[in-house]
Amino acid sequence: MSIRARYAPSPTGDLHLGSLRTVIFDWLLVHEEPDSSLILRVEDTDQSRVVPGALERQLQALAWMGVSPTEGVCLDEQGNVVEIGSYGPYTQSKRLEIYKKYADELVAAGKAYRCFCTTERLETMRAEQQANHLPPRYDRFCRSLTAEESAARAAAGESCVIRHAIPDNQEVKFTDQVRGEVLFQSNELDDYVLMKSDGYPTYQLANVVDDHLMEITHVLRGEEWLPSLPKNVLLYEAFGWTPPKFAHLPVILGPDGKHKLSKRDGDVSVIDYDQKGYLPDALFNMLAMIGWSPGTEEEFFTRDSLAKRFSLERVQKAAAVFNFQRLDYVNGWYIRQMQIGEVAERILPYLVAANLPAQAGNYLLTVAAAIQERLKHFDEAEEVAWFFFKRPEPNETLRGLLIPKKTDWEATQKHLRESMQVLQGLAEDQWVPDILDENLRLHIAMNNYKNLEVLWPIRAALTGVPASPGAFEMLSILGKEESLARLERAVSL
RNA sequence: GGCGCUAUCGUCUAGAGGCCUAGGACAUCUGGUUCUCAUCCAGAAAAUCACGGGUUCAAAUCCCGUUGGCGCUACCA
Repeated sequence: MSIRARYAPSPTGDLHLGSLRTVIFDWLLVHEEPDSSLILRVEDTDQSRVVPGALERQLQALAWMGVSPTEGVCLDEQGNVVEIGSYGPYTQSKRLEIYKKYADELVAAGKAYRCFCTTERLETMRAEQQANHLPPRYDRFCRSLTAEESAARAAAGESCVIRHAIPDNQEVKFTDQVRGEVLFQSNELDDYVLMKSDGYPTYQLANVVDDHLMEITHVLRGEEWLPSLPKNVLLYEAFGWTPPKFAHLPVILGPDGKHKLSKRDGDVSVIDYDQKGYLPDALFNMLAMIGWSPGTEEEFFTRDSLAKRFSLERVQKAAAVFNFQRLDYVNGWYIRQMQIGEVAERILPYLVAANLPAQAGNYLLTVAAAIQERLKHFDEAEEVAWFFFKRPEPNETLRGLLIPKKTDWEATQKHLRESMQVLQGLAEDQWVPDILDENLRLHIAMNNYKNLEVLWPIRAALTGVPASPGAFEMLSILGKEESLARLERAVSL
């Protein structure tokens, strides 16, 4: 079965984690299905909220994640926004005549009507309803206007909207792909607006018209849209169209589990995750496993195997809290699976941005190997690797750090001096972890020392931090000359 | 307030009437490896399956109710 799924963002801001999850589910749904498309349609019917550049940024974020649309509004190879496909235009502001045509059709058929009520009247009406503890709804004042009067007032240029004439006493039953059968009463529904007075359609109209005209088969959206499902279904009915399959996905909650994931919970903009050095595959895996699970005890999957297993029936119904700690764990796992060369490539920009004298080459490769298993995301590179490029500051803090527990500065100095003598005796080609290990351990064993009292000061003198790769590894990476220079600086504090 | 959705360890989840004295993962704690951190390995703690009723020989799983949570309630999407 060929599937036409669509992602329909408004260009009002950056791509959000929650929206990305929806696109990922769309992608998963479509990916293994032959002749299927992931269509991107721009819903810019509220011109006042359009943010210049937001659309490009959203498309870039999708490209970064590897879930770019295959039809509709896309980025070409030069990064320009273009429209691809034969169902266009795919931008709603370019489809205004289409919506007008269908809205007029509905008015002519008596399934929608012009409403001339002013904003002021609407406001006072709502205020009264609320004062009487009634649900705030349009009182259908204009629904009883005759066709002649309605047409005459419109022709005279009076400002109006078009409202959907919701039928009375009708049960609206619909089967949602994740929630099963849902039931609504038409009497609970408002005669909501289809066409605004500025000539733009509302989401409700544009969405239904476009999904139908673009032959969309599956609509995946957040569960916050569930209340508008009966309006949509009734509109499809009014047009005499068959609705697509709908799947209302559980919302993603912030860490407190009290509200939708939002800015105050940390970064929610997808491009922030790129900048912080998260891997697309890691975020993809993380997001795919929120609100859905493959039902096995495996944790990590390739996108293809995820797509093979994916089905809407297994989508969770309840909202889920986004676990940032787990994201770090997942990302760390993906980093550990990478080739050293890729890790080096990824950390370099962060080191350079921190003004460290880092450049591509063998040395960077060695550094990458040393820190790979310590990274959760790449923007930690400076924090865990600066001492490979810069000597620690010779100050009181460093001196304090050099001294292992239960010992003093004199003893530490003595150990450092003895170790330096051992190290001096090694030729540069012996300056590899195994040989360094062998010689220093021999030195420790012969003198009946403890590993800690000898090795800790070396590691600390070399790095200046409490946590780092081990002494032998640091010695071999820094090399004989630099290592001894750092040890000398430390011992003479 | 009204309407809708929802409910298994702190979190993400497995679970489609007996395999469940509820499994896995993250986080937490302990131990091992060890010069620190991280990795890796082993283990612990953690859910009276929201609560109350049914149905059934048998219920986390089916039904009803209650409660909590979330969402929506615009000429926004």
